[in-house]
Amino acid sequence: MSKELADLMFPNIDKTPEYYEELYPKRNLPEGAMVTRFAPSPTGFIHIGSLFGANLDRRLADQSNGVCYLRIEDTDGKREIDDGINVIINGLKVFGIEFDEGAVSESEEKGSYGPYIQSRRKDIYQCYAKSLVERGLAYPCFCTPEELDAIRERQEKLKIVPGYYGEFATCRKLSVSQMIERVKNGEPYVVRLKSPGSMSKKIRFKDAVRGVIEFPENVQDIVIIKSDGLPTYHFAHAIDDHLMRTTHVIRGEEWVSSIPLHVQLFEVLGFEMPEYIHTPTIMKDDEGSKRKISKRKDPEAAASYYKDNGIPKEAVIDYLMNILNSNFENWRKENPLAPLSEFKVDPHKISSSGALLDLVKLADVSKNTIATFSAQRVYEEGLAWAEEFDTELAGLMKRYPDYTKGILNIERTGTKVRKDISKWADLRDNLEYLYDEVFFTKEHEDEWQKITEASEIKEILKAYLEVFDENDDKDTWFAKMKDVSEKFGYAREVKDFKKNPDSYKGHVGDISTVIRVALTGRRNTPDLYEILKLMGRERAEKRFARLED
RNA sequence: GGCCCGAUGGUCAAUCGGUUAAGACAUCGCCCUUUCACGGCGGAGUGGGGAGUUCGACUCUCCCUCGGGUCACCA
Repeated sequence: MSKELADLMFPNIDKTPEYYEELYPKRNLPEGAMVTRFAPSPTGFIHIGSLFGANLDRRLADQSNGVCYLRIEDTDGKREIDDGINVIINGLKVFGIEFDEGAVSESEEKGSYGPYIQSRRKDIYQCYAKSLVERGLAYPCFCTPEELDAIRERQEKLKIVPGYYGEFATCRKLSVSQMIERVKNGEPYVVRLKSPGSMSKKIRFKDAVRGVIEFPENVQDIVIIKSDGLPTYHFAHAIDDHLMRTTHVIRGEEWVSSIPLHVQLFEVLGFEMPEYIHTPTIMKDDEGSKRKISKRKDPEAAASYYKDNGIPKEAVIDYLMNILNSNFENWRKENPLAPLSEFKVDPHKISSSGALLDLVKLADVSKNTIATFSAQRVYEEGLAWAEEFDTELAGLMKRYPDYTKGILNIERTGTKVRKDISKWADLRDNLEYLYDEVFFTKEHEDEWQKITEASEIKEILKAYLEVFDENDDKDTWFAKMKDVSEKFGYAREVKDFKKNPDSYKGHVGDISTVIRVALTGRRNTPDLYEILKLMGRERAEKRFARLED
């Protein structure tokens, strides 16, 4: 009887589960190798939490000489967007994450455990569903959405657990011949699992992050195949992760509540369960309270936000690693230049409560990351960012490549590296005043400090120009600056001034500030000697001249 | 509401029954310094509440409280 029903429901399915078991044999990998997967829905953008998970997938596979593949979970046509697969692949590539197997574009894939796009695996899911129906472990359900709503309402009124189970599972109670008849009549249906669970029994489950968790068994006759013939997440998860021979399922903690169901599915299907690593949700501080970071409200929920703001991918990943394993931070401090692969991720060290995304901390991580880059690299990556988000700046950088790199190289070498760039967007403020095109067109208020008298400023500049030689070494340069200071009644040394503040008008710093502001229009700049040298005498004269009326 | 998870400074967190309760970011002060940044030193700031267990509890147990997740033909 059941066989007849199964054939009727799935007339085109001629394969058996055994066929697929043989088609996708156990992977031949070294002991301990982890097979992980990133399994997103192509809904249009990459969430920071997805990036967090994908990074973990990649790291774990790498450090165990395993495999990390990409599976596309497109079983819900309603939420899908065009080109969703490419958005995912390219979005992750930006952060340096690529896959060994799986979808590589909308039309191609690689690897021998495919198809890796769920909508193309319909026959596989149906084959297993058919087998379940045959064995009396699944059945067609003809309830309409309205009927289901009515059941739920009744349950809510009775204050009992909602869902399709027990006495509420009306179609479960249909006789096989009744089912056959209704299928024959062409009534639409879904396929439900005939749950063998009992509410009074408990299951124990081990998660790498949370340890052992106890749940009551699943009793819900959940839908495994929807009316469009595609599987639900739960069914696809069991079948795909089994057939693709996943060893470690890494997914967000929102899935832990469906563990009883998944345990049951694996059992009914006769599959061995993989290990699970349920990762914490990344949270957002919302006026003092914690909430899940939301793609609607929070721009920083999108992974692309970080790239668009000019935060290097290494910094984003490093920050995520900090959240992942808190010992990463110390490791990174000791190994600022080491590749990520040298850090061993420990799944047990993952925190089980969701961390607040801290953009300020990210900026600090990023600042340190950029401090390890050469001027050439800062130039290249900064330019690449500017080409997309600040074309005026990009134009300037390209017009004066050597000048720009020279500036970027100031205080970039040696042990005390300048850390004033935390994102490429900072480059605008760091560079623009050094280009004459901007300097002479943009209004800027000269923030003179101690010396504000125009005539004195002019005198100082004039005197300075008389002794300035762009070929001087730093000591000579500074000595000359001190000479000028002395000439105008300012102490050569700050210390002298501090000792006897009444004997001087000020100190050498006041003089250098005049030169700095006259030259750049601002008080905070990198080392003045280096800047002056790069700018050269001609440019300095031109800039000083603007103060003449 | 049921089920599950969690709770250490503003944030990320270490400790795994005995500690002056690490460290990082942020913040404040000082020092270094021709400005800024860097760097150095220091300060302030933490175990949600209540019962137990124990010679001893941040650590173990229970209750409360609070936070989070989940209860779809979405993943």
